[in-house]
Amino acid sequence: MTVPRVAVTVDLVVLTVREQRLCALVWRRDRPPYAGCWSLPGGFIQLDEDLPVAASRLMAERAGLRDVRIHLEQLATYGYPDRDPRQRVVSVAYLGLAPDLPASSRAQVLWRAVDDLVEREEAAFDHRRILRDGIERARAKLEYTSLAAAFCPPEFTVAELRRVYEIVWGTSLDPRNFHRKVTGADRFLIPTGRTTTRDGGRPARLYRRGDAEQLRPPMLRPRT
Amino acid sequence: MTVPRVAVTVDLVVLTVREQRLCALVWRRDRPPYAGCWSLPGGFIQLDEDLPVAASRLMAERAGLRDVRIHLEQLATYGYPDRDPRQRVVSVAYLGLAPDLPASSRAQVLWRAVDDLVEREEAAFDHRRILRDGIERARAKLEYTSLAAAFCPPEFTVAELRRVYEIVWGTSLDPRNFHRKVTGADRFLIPTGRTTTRDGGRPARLYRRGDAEQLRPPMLRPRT
DNA sequence: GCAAAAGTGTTTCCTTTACACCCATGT
DNA sequence: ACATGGGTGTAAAGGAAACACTTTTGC
Repeated sequence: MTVPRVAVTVDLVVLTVREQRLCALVWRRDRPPYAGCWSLPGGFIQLDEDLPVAASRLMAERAGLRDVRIHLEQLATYGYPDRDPRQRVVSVAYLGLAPDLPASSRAQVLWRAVDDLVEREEAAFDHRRILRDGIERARAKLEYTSLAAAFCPPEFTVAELRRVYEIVWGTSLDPRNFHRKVTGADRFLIPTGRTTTRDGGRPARLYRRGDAEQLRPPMLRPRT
Repeated sequence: MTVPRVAVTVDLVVLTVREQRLCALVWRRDRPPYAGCWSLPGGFIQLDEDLPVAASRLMAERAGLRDVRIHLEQLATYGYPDRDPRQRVVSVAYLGLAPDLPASSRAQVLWRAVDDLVEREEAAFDHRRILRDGIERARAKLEYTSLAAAFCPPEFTVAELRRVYEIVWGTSLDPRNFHRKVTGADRFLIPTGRTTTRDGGRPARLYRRGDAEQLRPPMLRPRT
């Protein structure tokens, strides 16, 4: 029996919060197929390369995010036969959550607000759907994990963390209840002892990420 | 640039509850590699075949579960280079939840308790890890979705549904609070009007699955 | 002093938990 | 009658939501 072989790619949904919006890293395509559309950064895996290794390599090569600790997790795999018009490609998507960093120096790679990408701009391949799945995964994970801190710089205030939740979810949260909840969660936030007044008002304590993965009790999204 | 191509398989983690235990459908290997070990049912995708279609096809061909409505969802993709000693294989795992049905007529395919598979018996390839991931996904999904009913026959009682939770989670649940919770959840259970005494005692109302996907509020696992 | 944002206390509501108790059948 | 499991009522505990209030800075 002869086994069919297909090309396997890793595509990256890299999200960040910048300028009060949830943004994704995209590639501006200047040649066919889908010239003029946006696509997710990604590329073919190498024959001796594990999938997470490929994702990290492409994060550096294609997204320009080298030597940065970014949360990376597998999202899903997309493989319907005609998703790439050139050949059969099975794509393993990874989700990355990053603080607000300058992306690649290449002009082709840029941060774009996800609302615009999903609702207004033309996507290449099935990347609109992959992006949507990544956004939904990120939104859901903020509820019961401590991943929101992955969007923050190394030191951050409770209010900055709250703004992450508000921007990713598109809701507003009570600052007082939020404060109590996150500071009460075990190993979520480690106080550094320092404070900042960069947001105005009374000085806010600075924290860094704790080693908790789960957030219990969970931070539930307000239901409409 | 020449693109490396790899073989892509779909592997199935098919779970059911039978004889008071959580069981998985496995293949008893009689030839190398890994002769004598168990492996998950699966096979190579065809060149013109979407991944969920391949999963359904293999569910019929390799698992013997034809014409049965089984919940099927993508689990994860496994692709480290030497996971198959013969060639590079990337495997997309699917998770299936089935009621207690006779599996294939082939003697090679059988239901086995997952505890034995994970803890005692030798697994082929990385199938132990894939099975573990599937079990954990199933356990987590019972909390906030209505998937537990996928383990039940078309008509079932609240107590039978509760036993599903207890067996999958390995915990015991208060029958009275469980009853209130699942009968109160919107569109989870549809009363058929019939009753049964198959479990003894007072007749229990029979229900069938409603069309709810989410379970709100969630049914939380008791914490140790 | 005043504005602004951080952080605490308190009350109300709702969910969860634990368990007493009644209900409807088979034997 | 009584054993067995199905199903309801209820009170106590704990978390969530709403919001009054105090604290500490910049200007």
